[in-house]
Amino acid sequence: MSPAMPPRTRGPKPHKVEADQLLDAAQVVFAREGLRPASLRAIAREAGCDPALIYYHFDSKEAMFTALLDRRVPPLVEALKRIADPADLRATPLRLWSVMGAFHRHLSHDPGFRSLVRGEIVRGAEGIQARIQTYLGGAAQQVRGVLEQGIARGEVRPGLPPFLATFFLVRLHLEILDLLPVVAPQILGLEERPDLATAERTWLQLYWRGIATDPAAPCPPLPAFDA
Amino acid sequence: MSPAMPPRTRGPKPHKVEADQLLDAAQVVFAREGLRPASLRAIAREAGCDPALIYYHFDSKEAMFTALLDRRVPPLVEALKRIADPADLRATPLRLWSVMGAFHRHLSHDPGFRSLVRGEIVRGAEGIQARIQTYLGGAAQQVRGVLEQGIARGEVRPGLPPFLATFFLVRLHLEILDLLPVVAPQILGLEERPDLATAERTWLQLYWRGIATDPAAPCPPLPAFDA
DNA sequence: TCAATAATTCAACAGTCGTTGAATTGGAGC
DNA sequence: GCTCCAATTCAACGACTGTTGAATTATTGA
Repeated sequence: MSPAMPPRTRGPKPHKVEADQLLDAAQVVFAREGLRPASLRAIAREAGCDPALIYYHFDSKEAMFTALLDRRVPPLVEALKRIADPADLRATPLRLWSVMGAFHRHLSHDPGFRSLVRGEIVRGAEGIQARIQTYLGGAAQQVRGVLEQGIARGEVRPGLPPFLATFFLVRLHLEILDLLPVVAPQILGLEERPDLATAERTWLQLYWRGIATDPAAPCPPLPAFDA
Repeated sequence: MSPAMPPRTRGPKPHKVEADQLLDAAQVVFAREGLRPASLRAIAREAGCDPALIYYHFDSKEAMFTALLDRRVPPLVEALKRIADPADLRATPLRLWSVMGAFHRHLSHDPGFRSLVRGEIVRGAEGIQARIQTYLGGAAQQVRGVLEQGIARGEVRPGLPPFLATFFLVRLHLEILDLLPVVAPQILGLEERPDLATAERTWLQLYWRGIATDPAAPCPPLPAFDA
């Protein structure tokens, strides 16, 4: 008897594994475990292939992460650019609400992914930090543009450093998306999950009162994001 | 010739390595590399001892982390309790400023440590999450108390959910401490480092305008933290 | 002076990691 | 039908991981 030949598993599969599918798997595992703890073997398992296949499509684990950024961030920056167009004459709080909508739409599909990016900003490797900073610097500039136009139009009180205002608006919004769902039921001792949309609205209303030239003027009604 | 006996290195050292020193080292390494990537060998190297010695003082790597929490968080909670005492009749913004001062004092000595804790909240192991939540839940309750007293005294506008207001105040303050120094020069394209104290003041002033019953009434002058 | 103990290190364990080179296979082009 | 190539896997490398048990020593107590 021939010694029970192992099943022939090598060679091309019926359905080719595309680089995009590997990125999908990597995103899931990165988000779940973090960048360094995530193993290529776990990513491969998630994608249903061999770890070595990853090296057919990517140079390294870090290259997967930057490819992930390349896939996610540019559409966000494009959306922000449209909002920051000075031809947009809507009231500033509405434009800021659109900014939040862009972040919500482009970054909220993958829970954990933003936290991952945030962690790499704080203590990531050199190359990764540089890539992130290039991207997010572009995004921040657009938000800052909206705020500066708001000052020029007399709607935002001057004296407030625009870079701080940018940081406040965006960072707390992302913290709402990332941390509030985790923290609310347990740390804050909340019986029912808070509605994310309510939290986002509450934040913009508070923020707008804080930066408006006339804080007594109410914040205009904020539509739903997807509109 | 006797085969060059290795130097006798075993046995007690002239200066005993205390558990506290191991915690100091662990804090440094955890903060630099994160919880899972930090290796016991790296911690031992930082402490100048053998990795095995860690097991003489602690049960495991995770036990080191919870011990770290046990050392840092309770003093913060005590300070917050004093501020939240209803007998404290100072203006609410001043009390909130004291809250920020407590966080600043008790958590800002070790850059990276807060980020570590934050990361473990989001995706840490079960036991660690529970411990963190117990501690930080206590802290959050005190802050919430100050805000609710502010509402009762007519200084804070009602209708704002206190748990959201708590989350906003504390989270953005911690983001200022953690992220702003990293992000400001690079992502926001700032020529000069922003002054942390200025950023903290700016945040409380914006926040107070956002939550005060009378937003036109100016925020009282905020003293330096250490006073 | 001797035994006990506390504090420390050594050496090794079984496991996982990122990565690589070679082997294998199905399908496309000729 | 043959050849080539793209896609895939296998098996292994060396390095590193958390952890443990035994060995060692300085100090303490009797």
